[in-house]
Amino acid sequence: MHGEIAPGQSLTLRGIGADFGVSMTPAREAIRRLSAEGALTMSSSGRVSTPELNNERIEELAALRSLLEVELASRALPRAHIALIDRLQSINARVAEDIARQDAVAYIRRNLEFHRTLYLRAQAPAMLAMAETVWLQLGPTMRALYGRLRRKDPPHFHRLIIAALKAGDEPSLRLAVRSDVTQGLRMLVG
Amino acid sequence: MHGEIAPGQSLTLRGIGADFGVSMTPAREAIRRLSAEGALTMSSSGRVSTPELNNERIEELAALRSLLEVELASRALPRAHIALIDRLQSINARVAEDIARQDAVAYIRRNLEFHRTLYLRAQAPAMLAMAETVWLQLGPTMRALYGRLRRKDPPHFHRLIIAALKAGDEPSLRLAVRSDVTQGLRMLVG
DNA sequence: CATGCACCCATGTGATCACAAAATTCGCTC
DNA sequence: GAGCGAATTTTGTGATCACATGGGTGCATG
Repeated sequence: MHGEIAPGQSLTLRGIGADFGVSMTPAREAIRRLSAEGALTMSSSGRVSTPELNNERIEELAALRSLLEVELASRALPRAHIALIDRLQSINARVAEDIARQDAVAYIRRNLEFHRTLYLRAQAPAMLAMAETVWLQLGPTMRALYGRLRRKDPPHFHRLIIAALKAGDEPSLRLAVRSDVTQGLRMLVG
Repeated sequence: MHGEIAPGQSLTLRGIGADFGVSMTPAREAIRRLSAEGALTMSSSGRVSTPELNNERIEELAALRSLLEVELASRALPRAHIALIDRLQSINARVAEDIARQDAVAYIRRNLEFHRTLYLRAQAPAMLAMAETVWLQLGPTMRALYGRLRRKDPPHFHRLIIAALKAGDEPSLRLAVRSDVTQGLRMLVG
């Protein structure tokens, strides 16, 4: 999910088991679970690797993020009190630090933490789980994107999200979330 | 997914293995996968059972169905030619038969086949997979619903969906799908 | 030097086992 | 007869093994 593994990297049961000091069995179960969520692809022979997404698939997953996360943000809005907004702002500050440090993995993790913190307030666990499944599928690809894109600016749309939350402005919030979610992936496709 | 198992039914690895004539290992992997998709719940001790959904969860899953399936139908619309509509109509006729026979499992299966046939045209595999995940989570509960509800009428909203497809009318299609998806679950909650 | 083939090693699958923990059942006591 | 505790059975977990298969490497041949 955090882009620590590059797209197309192949994984073996015995290798994962050795990495974590366990036998094949727990590694198998973990891989089975991740495959079920679409985070790993299994070849016909049962070999697993992180997916290499084509542009169509990336656009589809971006559309899914947009659908799910706009709804989650919308549901979180009425419950978003000042304490939550403060936390979002502090997370956002750390996002800026990660960008300054050019640490792609930390940036992705913190960015997702920003989103998850907001969506937790939606009180919609199934919906949040689906959003996280999409994140999982995009993880390796996002790393490839943000590793390439060497930007310095702190995330613009995060500020818009926070502003819309403060104002209690649902249409603006929906637009800001959609923009934030789509923006990064749009340039990966382009 | 088809409601063959009642909500809250507990399953054991050895039992499933025996049912399918295999050892625990394949049963374990299947259960792990289904748990990852939310189709089964695991207790802290690792025991698995089909979920018993409360009203909040049902409403959330209905909202997810609405979000995903409206989008899928909308994407399928431009590609929906007459051959597809014919197939939908013939599936719909068999849905009516299943209702007449009071066969809940067959009805659920056929109803989902109707939806899947339409959504396949959307060419959005990740989105369809998420919709099917929601179906999986609702399976046992849907059975409990349709087993209770002893209705005789063929599905009204399916006709509206077909009519909207024929007319190429996207707003009507979106409304019809949302209604069809929400209708059944609304009375389960109520 | 390229290409095809054969061999070998790596890898996933299903089965079985030992073990620990939890649930159920049985019996005892009040 | 009801409640509680101990014993037994059930059940999930992790490990290990045999086996089949697919991939990769290296060698031989044109």
